Amino acid sequence: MELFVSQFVNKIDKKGRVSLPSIFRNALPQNSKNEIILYKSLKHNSIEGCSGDRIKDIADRINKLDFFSEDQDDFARSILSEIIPTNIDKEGRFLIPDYLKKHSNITSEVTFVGQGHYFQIWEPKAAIERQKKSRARLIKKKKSLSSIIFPIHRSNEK
Amino acid sequence: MELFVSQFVNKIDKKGRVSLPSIFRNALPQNSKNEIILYKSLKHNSIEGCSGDRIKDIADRINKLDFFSEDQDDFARSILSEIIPTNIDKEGRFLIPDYLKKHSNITSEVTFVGQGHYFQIWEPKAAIERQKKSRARLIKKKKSLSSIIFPIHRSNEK
DNA sequence: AGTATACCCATTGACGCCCATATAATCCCA
DNA sequence: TGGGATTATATGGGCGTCAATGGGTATACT
Repeated sequence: MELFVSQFVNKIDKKGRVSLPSIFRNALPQNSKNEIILYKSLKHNSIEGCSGDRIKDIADRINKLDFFSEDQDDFARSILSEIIPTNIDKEGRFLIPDYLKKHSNITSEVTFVGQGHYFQIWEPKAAIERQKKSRARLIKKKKSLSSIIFPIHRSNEK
Repeated sequence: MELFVSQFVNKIDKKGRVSLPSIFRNALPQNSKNEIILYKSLKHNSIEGCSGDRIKDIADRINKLDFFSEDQDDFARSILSEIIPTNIDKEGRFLIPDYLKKHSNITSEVTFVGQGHYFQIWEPKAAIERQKKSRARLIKKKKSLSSIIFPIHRSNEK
């Protein structure tokens, strides 16, 4: 399975359409390249998006939580009830619902941010701010990071 | 798996293309010889590059982090969103994105530096500077280093 | 009817593919 | 082992295709 990686800035046209970046379209599963799922980020004023398949995975995980737990209810409510399946047209464009635009202060342009199994949609300036902070934090944590990034290469060598 | 070794200076043509050195191309995994991943170095004003396979390993590890954690988001953002999958044409050339050129002050020529599992791309003068510093530091640390690089020679001696 | 959305077509610029050439490396045979 | 022949690599440029974007019109829903 392909991942969503890299970043792209695209324009929103008069009709409110925006192109999903080509390589993000290619990262969608074969069977459902004309649909993405949008929802509010739980962490930021941004939108997150993914394939329908991923939502099924998440739903499965929620089901495995204790049925009577608060968490189960919270997750089900905040994630599954607020997702928006969205069609992609033949040119690879889709519409961002108004309330999601407001939530993320999006007006005429958006930045798509690849996050692996999902992606985010940001107002471009906010994306840059967030990026700077993440990178600073990353450099600060470099040591702990390297254990995540480079743990087994030595043993992989032939 | 082959390693990226040695050093090469290549030109950037009018279209912005530059040849990946032949032996670096050969070091790419069989299945994905027509793609490399580029990203900013965390340490220098240089670009780093590697195979797609290497990134998949890293992505897997990031995705194993707690789904809702800050770290997961930071790592995903800082790494997955900052990498650029780049196609290599049939002649072995690829394009360096503008923002990566700026980051590394690259204009008309680049120096490829093999670093084992990955390689770096430098502005040629900066590469020479860096080389001098590395060498100086290496000589200073020679003793501790040699215990890492040549750990069993002593026991092999007659 | 009026609004919203999907489909069709057009435009532009960037990129990939193809072909060509020069220089460097390698081979091969005497 | 020398030296010409062959191949590979780095580089240059033409051209078709595709991605991003714009806009007209049909269709649907209320």
